[in-house]
This record gives sequence, C-alpha cells and structure tokens, in this order.
Amino acid sequence: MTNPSFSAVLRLLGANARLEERFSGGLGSLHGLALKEVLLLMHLAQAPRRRLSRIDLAKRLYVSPSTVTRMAAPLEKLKMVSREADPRDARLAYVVLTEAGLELVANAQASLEIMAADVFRDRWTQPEIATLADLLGRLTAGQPGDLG
Amino acid sequence: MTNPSFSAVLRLLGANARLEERFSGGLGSLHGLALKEVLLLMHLAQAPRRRLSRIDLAKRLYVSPSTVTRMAAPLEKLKMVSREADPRDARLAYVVLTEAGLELVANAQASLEIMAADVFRDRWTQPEIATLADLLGRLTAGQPGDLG
DNA sequence: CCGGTATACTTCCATATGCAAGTAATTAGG
DNA sequence: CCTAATTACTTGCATATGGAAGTATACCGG
Repeated sequence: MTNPSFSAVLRLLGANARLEERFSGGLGSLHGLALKEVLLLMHLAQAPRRRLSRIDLAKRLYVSPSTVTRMAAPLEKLKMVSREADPRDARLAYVVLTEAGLELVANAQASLEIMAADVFRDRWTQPEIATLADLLGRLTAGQPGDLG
Repeated sequence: MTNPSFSAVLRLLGANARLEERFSGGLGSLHGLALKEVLLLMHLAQAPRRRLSRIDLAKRLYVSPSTVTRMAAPLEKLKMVSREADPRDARLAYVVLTEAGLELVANAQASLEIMAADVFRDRWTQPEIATLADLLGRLTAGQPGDLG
C-alpha cells in the first residue's frame, strides 16, 4: 500500500476490531458490562453533576438516540443510573450516575486501563504510545466530552 | 487523562466511529456498497486467484463465519462474486471475485482513497500521516492478509 | 396569546450480527 | 477399514442498532 492516508484508515479499522474483541471478553466477565456500557458510565462520571441528556450521550457515544434509550434501561434496573427530569425543560430526561454506578465505573475503568496497557506491553515505548494517542486525538478533536 | 495507553485506546474507538460514519454515507451513495462489503471485495482482489474461503474471509474481516455467508449472498446475486468448490476438499466454498467485481472494487477503492485523504487534508503533514499508519500497523501486525 | 417549527425522547420496524446447533466432508488413530 | 474428532459451512434464534414515525414540550414570529 503506497497511499499512507488510505493505509492509516484501513489499519485503524482493523485495530479497532481487534481491540473491541479483546475488551469485550474481559470486561463482560469482570463486571458484567459491555464496553459500550462502560463508556456510557464513564461519560456520566466526568459530566457536571454526573448527568447527561440522552441526546448528549448519543453524540458522545456515536450512536443514535434510540440506542441510548435502550442502553440506559437495563442500567437503570441495576440502579447504576437513574432518570431525572429537568425542572426547566420537561423534554429532557437526564441519565444520572448513581453512587453504585460511580463505584462500578471506577472498577471497570481500572480494568480497562490494565487491558489497555496490556495492548502495548510488548514492543512499544512510552513515547510511541504517547505519539499514537496524540495523533488519534487529532482525529477526534472538536467533539464535546472527549474521554481521553 | 494521564494514562497514555488508555487514552490511545479510547481515542482509537472514537476515531473509528467517526470514520465509519463518514465512509458509510459516501460509499453507499457512490457505489451502493457498505464499507464492509468493499473490504470483503478488497481482500478477494489481493488474494491469490482472487478467491478466499469463507473462514479466511471471516478472519480477515474480524467477523463470524455466518456473517461472511450472509454478506456474500447479495454480492453473488449482483454477480460481483461467485461461489466455487475446492476440487480437493468439498467442504471449502470459495468466494471468488468476478471481473465485474474487480471493476467495482477498483472504483470503490478509488473513492475510499479520496475519502481517506480528505480525513487528513487539514492540519496533517505527510510524515504525521505516515507515522500514524506505521503505529497503527503495529497494532494489526501478525494477521494474514493485511490490506494496508 | 397563537400557530408553526424545532427539539427530546420513545417505539415500531427492518436489518445486521454472533452463537449454538445441525449437516457434510476430511483427517487421525487404532 | 471404522470410528471419533476436527473442520467448513449454513441456519435458527436472540440481541443490537438505525431510521421513521409518533408524542410531548419548548421556542419563535407575529
């Protein structure tokens, strides 16, 4: 492949598939959560007052609003999040991280960080990892609520 | 985020979501194909005798064998691929790229390359793109049939 | 204040996907 | 050879997801 842009894109797609596969297994067995659920909780954990509207969550997770509705439902049954209306705007239904949810996401994030470190454990230097993170950050820049 | 490994992983997930969204629209309207279908055809195009077993395709695309079966069916109806049995091993059902499929994938790949270049058009230097491609390549290394 | 438009959310429907089970064919061991 | 295990593929089922349509609420121009 002689076209670096194209090569970068193709490899990014492949790397993503590998990482998702790798993380899904570990997370599910450790905390009973899917990767996307952990990301949802992480967004809540870093949001002001630990709450976000479903629309905001959808944008941050790159999914549709209907998916957020359906992802929040089981988390609400597990008491990891609660639902709260906005006093000013009755259309808004915030997803709010509970104390239990905060604990869970802290643990899940710790597991994720370990798994992330494992990805680079062999044959990567710290500067290389930092460079990769920096370059990838420029591909996601301009979005609100960047987690990393 | 102070952990570079974790940051890199999170950003990779986000960048992937953005790129898939971006490419799906353009490809679909231009060639009537989904991104994953183009990748399937690209793998065939670079394979010896332009054919791969469904199992091999599944590994290269990071999907299950059943998904390959179902992705191949519509492409076969469109005469972009054909099905051929292995003369030595009757279990193998190769997906073979037709001439029409070869033409289609060449065009679709050209579109993809343009879209990939667009991703980096602003604020990226050639060495930066090359570095990104190189680093991402190390995350996908060790897989057979790397496209990029 | 009123009607039209925009926004937030939910639900219905169609599609995509993985896994488990089933079928067919090959290989390995005795 | 024969049987058991393995491999390749397909299909049924359950789940996940996006988009369209529906509902409720808020905003805006007059």
